[in-house]
Amino acid sequence: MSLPTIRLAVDAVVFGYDPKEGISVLLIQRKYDPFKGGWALPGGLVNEDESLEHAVERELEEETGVKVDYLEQLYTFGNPGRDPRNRVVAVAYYGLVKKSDFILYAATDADDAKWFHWDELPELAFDHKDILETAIKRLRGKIRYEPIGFELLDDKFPFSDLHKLYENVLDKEVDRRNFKKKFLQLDILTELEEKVSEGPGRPGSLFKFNQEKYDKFKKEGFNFEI
Amino acid sequence: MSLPTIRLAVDAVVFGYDPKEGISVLLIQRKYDPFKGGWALPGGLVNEDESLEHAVERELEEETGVKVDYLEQLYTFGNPGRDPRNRVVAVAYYGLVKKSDFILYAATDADDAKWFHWDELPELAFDHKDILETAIKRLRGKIRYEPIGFELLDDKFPFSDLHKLYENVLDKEVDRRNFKKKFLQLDILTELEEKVSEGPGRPGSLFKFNQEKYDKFKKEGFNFEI
DNA sequence: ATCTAATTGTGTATTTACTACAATAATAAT
DNA sequence: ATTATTATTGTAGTAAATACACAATTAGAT
Repeated sequence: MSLPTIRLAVDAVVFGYDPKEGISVLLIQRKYDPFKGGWALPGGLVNEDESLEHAVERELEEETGVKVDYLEQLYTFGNPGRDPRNRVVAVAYYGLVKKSDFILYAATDADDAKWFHWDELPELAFDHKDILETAIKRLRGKIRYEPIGFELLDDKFPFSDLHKLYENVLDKEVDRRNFKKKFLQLDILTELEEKVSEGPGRPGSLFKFNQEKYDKFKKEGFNFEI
Repeated sequence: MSLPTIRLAVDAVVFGYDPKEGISVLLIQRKYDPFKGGWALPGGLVNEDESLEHAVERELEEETGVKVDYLEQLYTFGNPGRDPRNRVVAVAYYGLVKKSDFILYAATDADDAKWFHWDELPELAFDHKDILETAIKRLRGKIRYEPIGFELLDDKFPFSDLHKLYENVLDKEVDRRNFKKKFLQLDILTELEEKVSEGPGRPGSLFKFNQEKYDKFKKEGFNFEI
């Protein structure tokens, strides 16, 4: 019996957030065939001695210059035929970053690296559209019962930013007052003395995310649902 | 650049249910080294032209004789060193079956195939303990907001069986009356005229799972939480 | 036949969460 | 200063989740 020659790759769906523009996705323009010139998720083959997480982080930095601080395995896409050349099975990850933390640059397999608003995506190579849709669904599901999202906000932020983030991700209106009640009940935010006014309107206090209390909750299991 | 020689495998965590004994897990005894004679999850290498799902179903039937009707991808385990011989990345799946539907037999790589109560598991080969724990967590999480579990019950069942199943999986007491209210509100069960008495006590009606309504809910998204 | 233990069916308080609305306060623009 | 905009606070009605009580029905023991 000959050894199967299946290649193993990783792909990354990186969501970036900006309070003004909403959610974006990081894509690269392919330098080589197949799909030369087409847009695709950053990613590439896994090296023999590296972990999957390492492979994602490496490819991501090589191709785009982005280092993610939150990274989670999404799903493994393995249909024969998803790559026209060979059998390639891809383990997809998704990550969250503050968009403003990075200046993108393209290198190695990528001709360009760009943020696309998640409502205005170009055609994607391979089955990357499926991967992206899976990631969006997962993010939407996850944010409802686990307070992700602090990775997407500044260290100190007005409550309205958090609220907008949720409305952006969930793509629907969320009652501001009840949302705040629920979130403050969770007790993982620290309200600061400082205030900011963003444009007109009464300025709100800044909040800080309390990592300590968050870790405690994570151990004991969250009881939280938006 | 030489091609990485990473091998791709699938592993299956199959949960079986029996109202009297609770939840069991299907394990095989390994016929060959490494871990010869040790217990492990059924699984094996993926063929070049088959889908991952096909590979799981094939290996499962080859090694144990079990055909699963519910199968879902769990997680991909890819740490270098998880297999002492080579780099093997394993895509793990988990499935649910009615235990009484099968007579186990062991073949190919397996010397034996057996159900183990999930509280009394033997030592497992490779990182299969991690895989199993991940699967248990996932099952516990999933059953709380999606009415899985009908795969584990007979076609017609007294309500108490469903209740016991939940208490078994969640490993805690669940108020019988409130549980029933919540489940009946969901409106995916049909109450039959027939009654059964299991030992002493007032006999209860039998219920049937309503696949049609279930599918409708699945499309529109469940709003259900135990 | 009678009693006991086990189990199901039905119902009702009580508490908690959700939602909506109104009143008030702080700031920016004019 | 006046007005518009947005944030905060409070209140209250409604809905939902939870806890708990009790009657009804059966098998098996005596």
